[in-house]
Amino acid sequence: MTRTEDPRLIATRKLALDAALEILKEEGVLAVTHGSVSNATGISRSTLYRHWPKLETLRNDAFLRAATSPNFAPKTNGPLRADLARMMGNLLTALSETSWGQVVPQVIAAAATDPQARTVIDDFMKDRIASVEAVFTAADERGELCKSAPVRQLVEMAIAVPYFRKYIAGLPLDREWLDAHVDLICQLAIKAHDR
Amino acid sequence: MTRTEDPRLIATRKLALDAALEILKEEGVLAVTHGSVSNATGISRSTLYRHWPKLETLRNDAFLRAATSPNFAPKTNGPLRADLARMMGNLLTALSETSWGQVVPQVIAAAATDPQARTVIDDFMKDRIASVEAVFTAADERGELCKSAPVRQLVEMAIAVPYFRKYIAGLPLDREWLDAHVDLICQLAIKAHDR
DNA sequence: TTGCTACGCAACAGATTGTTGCATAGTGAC
DNA sequence: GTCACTATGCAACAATCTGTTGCGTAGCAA
Repeated sequence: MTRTEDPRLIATRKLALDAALEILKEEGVLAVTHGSVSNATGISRSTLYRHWPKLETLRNDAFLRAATSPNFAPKTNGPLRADLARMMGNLLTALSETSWGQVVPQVIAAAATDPQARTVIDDFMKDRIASVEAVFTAADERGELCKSAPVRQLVEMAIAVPYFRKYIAGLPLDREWLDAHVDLICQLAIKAHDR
Repeated sequence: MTRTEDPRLIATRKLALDAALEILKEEGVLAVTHGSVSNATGISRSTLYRHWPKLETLRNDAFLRAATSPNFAPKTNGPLRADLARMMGNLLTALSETSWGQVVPQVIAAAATDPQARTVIDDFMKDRIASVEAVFTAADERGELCKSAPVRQLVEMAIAVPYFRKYIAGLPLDREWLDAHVDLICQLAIKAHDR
């Protein structure tokens, strides 16, 4: 119960986690250890053990740092097609360029056995799903959607396929694929039930 | 260039890989080592090093063992809805029960850095996608599909969402979700373009 | 200045990794 | 059965990694 946070604590913590995230991206989870972070930062190994007595906690903190970095503002001005295209474009950018994109498979694997990692990715995805869902509800308020459009399913499809292509099927995420994808989703949202 | 394969080689190899796969499922990739496999099997560590001088090769062989186990026969008798429901049911079963389902996240993570693991999962997914695509083409030959149905996209959607829900979003794969999912895909295949 | 605390350093035991030499025992050919 | 061949187990080894501890130093807040 210290009065204020000691600036040394904060500095060390930040320095260590930045390096840990870098290692996580470059070499994978199993490369993130007290030793490797110590080498990368110059921070003493014993100090790192004092901050993160368990290796698991060090890795999870690195995960959290990655998870909170990409920030998506869901703009919902234009027609559904434009809004969705913009969001999906952002997603593709994130997957291919940001630290999160490179860390995702590591977190997925860790989540299989580590509940804390599972929580990290669950929370992140809830946010992501909510963002896309907001685009649809905004479109609905503008009267663009058909009454019985299965919004929730469409949102999941919109997000699931790019993740699937990149991480699971090893397929490319190029622009022409993206256009077709967005087209199909929009088509569904607008005309799905007029049978 | 031995005349025949020494049965001792085969036996050791099988014993080791069975154990390696078990460890892979239970404890993750990083737990698969010459030491752990030796402990689990009683095979000498030095013998394991002779078979797999690099740890990477041992792990990849374990992956391959997992990848080839679940086998899906794409039956394409009935109407599209029934065929697809059967296939997706099989997929859900595989994801929740078989060794492959438990190994998938491990392979995904490894594939990020290891090209051989990437190949393993790519090949497996190509097969899986082809199986589902066969269901659609069969339906097409029966005249069930609309002319401009985006078959390839539908196939990817059908498969992507369950993987996404299980591994990435941490959402359940229950039966009522499956029904809704299959319904939507079928609806699209049959009526997608009549605008 | 005065406590307090974070840090670096060094040393340590223990476990793990990768390698090697040698003895044993299973294998296939004759 | 005898024979050469080879896969295996065993033991020992250096090298590395992991986790812990005690002590001295230096930065921090009052």
